[in-house]
Amino acid sequence: MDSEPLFEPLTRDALTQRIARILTDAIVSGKLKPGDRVAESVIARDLGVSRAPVREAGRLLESAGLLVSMANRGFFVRTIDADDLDSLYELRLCIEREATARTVREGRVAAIRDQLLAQIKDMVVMSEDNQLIHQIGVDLQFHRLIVETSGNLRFLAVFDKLASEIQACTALIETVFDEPGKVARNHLLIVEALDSGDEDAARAAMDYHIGVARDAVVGHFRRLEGAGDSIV
Amino acid sequence: MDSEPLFEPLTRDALTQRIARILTDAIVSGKLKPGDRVAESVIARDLGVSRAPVREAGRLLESAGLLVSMANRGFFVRTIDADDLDSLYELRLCIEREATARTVREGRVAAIRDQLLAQIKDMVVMSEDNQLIHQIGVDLQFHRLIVETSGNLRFLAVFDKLASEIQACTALIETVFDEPGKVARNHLLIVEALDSGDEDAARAAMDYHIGVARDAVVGHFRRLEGAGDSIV
DNA sequence: TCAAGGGAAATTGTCGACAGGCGACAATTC
DNA sequence: GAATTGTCGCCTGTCGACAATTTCCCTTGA
Repeated sequence: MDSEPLFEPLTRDALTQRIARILTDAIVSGKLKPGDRVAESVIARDLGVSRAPVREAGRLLESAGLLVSMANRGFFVRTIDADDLDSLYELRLCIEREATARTVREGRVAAIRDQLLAQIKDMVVMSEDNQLIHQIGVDLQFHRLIVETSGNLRFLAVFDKLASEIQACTALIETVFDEPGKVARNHLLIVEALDSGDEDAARAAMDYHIGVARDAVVGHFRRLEGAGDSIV
Repeated sequence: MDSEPLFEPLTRDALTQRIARILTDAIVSGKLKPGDRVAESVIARDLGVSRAPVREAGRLLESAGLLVSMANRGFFVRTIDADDLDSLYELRLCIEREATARTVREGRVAAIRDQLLAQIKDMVVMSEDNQLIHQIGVDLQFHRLIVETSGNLRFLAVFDKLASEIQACTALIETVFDEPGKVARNHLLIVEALDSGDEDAARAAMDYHIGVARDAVVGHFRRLEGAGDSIV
């Protein structure tokens, strides 16, 4: 058993990472709105760094799907419409469905069961405190843990990419869900299905769960669009 | 029908694109082998450009999965093992399975049927001429067309990312398939299933088709690994 | 009033330079 | 002789500057 190292490896390249984090927060929090221009020179000036690391951070967020870039025009916060969001959930469905089945098939449920339950508990508390943003964060962690445990790193890579987008646009919508705690508790059904050891049951539970979220989020988004309350 | 423009608009960003293309070719052709270091300063010197666009191209290929980067050490050609390849095919399976079903469901088969058949014909010819690389190219185009027609842009984005990896490592393996023309003709089964208009049948056909490819490629890779003939 | 045209300002694409990190090898200590 | 420490060269991370392009506004003309 190798002993715990005394210090964490001190990550350099911190600059790019930190800038990416700052921009992400700005997008998620709504300080930067979809369609807004993100000029590297402006960001660089504000942050007191050169354009190079800002550029890198921009590329990072571009591949994460939060920004889009146009040649000679720079970066813009990605605009999302309901159809796009629907595609996103459809993809998420494909990935998580299989990942869930795989986790069961590989017999890895027991290893994460307690952790999943703890996360559900956290979600319930947060939803009662109206800490929606944090609740969504834990929600994603719950799903991520299952995908990670599946053992297919490609699944996890796609999930992580989608997660930042889901988080960003869910935050935009603010309050999609009606009954506090209900969604959080619905996650219990997934854990039960995982416990059953039945691959198909687990797949179906996740299918249903994401389907509900998809209908809620996309539906809400469509209503906003219909009302002309431009999210773009 | 929009006519093909005579020349691509020569954006300045073309430099990054061209470098990315050059590096991609070098990797696919085997001039750069998995694990090889790709020093931006060296590439920049050879090509007679500054490091900035080389760096951009590197990031591009990193997000395409052809390169990996390590902090302060630069880019390396990605190494792939059989498990990784298996994960890749599993993901591809998820995507294409649903995309195929979606294409049928949306009633878009008729619009692409002729094109698909033409591609199969091309593949047969190429396989008889032992033009494996080009055959794989058309093969991917065939699958891509179906995914594209599904209408879910997210599916297409994931597929495109995987495609470059699949192409790169399939080229490494050189000759996986035994009977020339057999694989090419197997694509006819997919078109038949699409024609049937039965969503489930189409899904199953694609499932089977990719499953066969997966077994062939991953199996071949595993044998190479077992023989100690290091691909890494 | 509005469309077309012509800059000036703003912003990106590219460049060369410099400082610091990392790996390899030599020097040193036990 | 093995392990640790010092040194060197190469490479990346970051920077400021310049060139090319786009955008915006203001003028001009119908």
